[in-house]
Amino acid sequence: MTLKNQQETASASTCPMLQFIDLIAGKWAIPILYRLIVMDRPVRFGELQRAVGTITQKELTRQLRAFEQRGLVRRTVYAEVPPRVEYQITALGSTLQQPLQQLAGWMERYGDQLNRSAS
Amino acid sequence: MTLKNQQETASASTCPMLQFIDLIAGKWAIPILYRLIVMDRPVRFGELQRAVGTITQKELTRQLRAFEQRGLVRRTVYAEVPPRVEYQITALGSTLQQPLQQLAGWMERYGDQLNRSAS
DNA sequence: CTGAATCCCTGTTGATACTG
DNA sequence: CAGTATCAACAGGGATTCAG
Repeated sequence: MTLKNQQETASASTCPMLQFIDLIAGKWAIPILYRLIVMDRPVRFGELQRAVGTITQKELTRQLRAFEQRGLVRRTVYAEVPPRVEYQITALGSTLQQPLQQLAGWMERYGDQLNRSAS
Repeated sequence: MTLKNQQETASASTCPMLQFIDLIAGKWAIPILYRLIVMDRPVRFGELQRAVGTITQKELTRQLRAFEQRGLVRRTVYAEVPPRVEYQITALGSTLQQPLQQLAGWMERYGDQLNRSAS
């Protein structure tokens, strides 16, 4: 399916794009997935938090749980002291690498042309 | 730049992905741009609202103004009665077609594998 | 001490009007 | 028709508290 040739035919609810939105909408979904894909190994909560940047614990927890439920991230809890929880991108989650890379590529090529006055 | 070979080196603030987030974060940015790219002609406010789906007037107005400021959308006001305002994707905005199509493509290929229990 | 849940606050987004 | 105003709901940040 191409973007053209859809015109008025495709209603909003049938558009796959809108399914995608629920996944990546929000401030932190993409950065988290991005880091997990790049790291590509089990990562502890604290390490991931530092890697992502300034995200709060609450928000990171919420997002990771959402990804886990959707099968994009695997969560492993170790019954240790101190407690250790590791997160790793799944095979399904890794397939997001290409699309996300395209987004980053667009920003590199055209980001300079964006008027930033609005920010 | 590839996603690999960055590892821990790229801080969150230097990542072009995070610049992109400000553009497309939120529930409606991508659907709106998507429709404008698909239509690829001047579109009236009401028509665009119907095309996007269930978006409210307030939100559509806000997003369109933001896109206009960034140079992704051109807004033309006609001093008529009834008032007519037309929106059209710019050349810069159209360059988003490929990345957005990638996102739609991913959803088509892998969307079925997502656990939807969370929604 | 790490991961996470809870309370409180703020800014954004949604719903439903109403105005030019 | 296009946009605004008002109010309600939610997302997200900061700090604190809790469990293991």
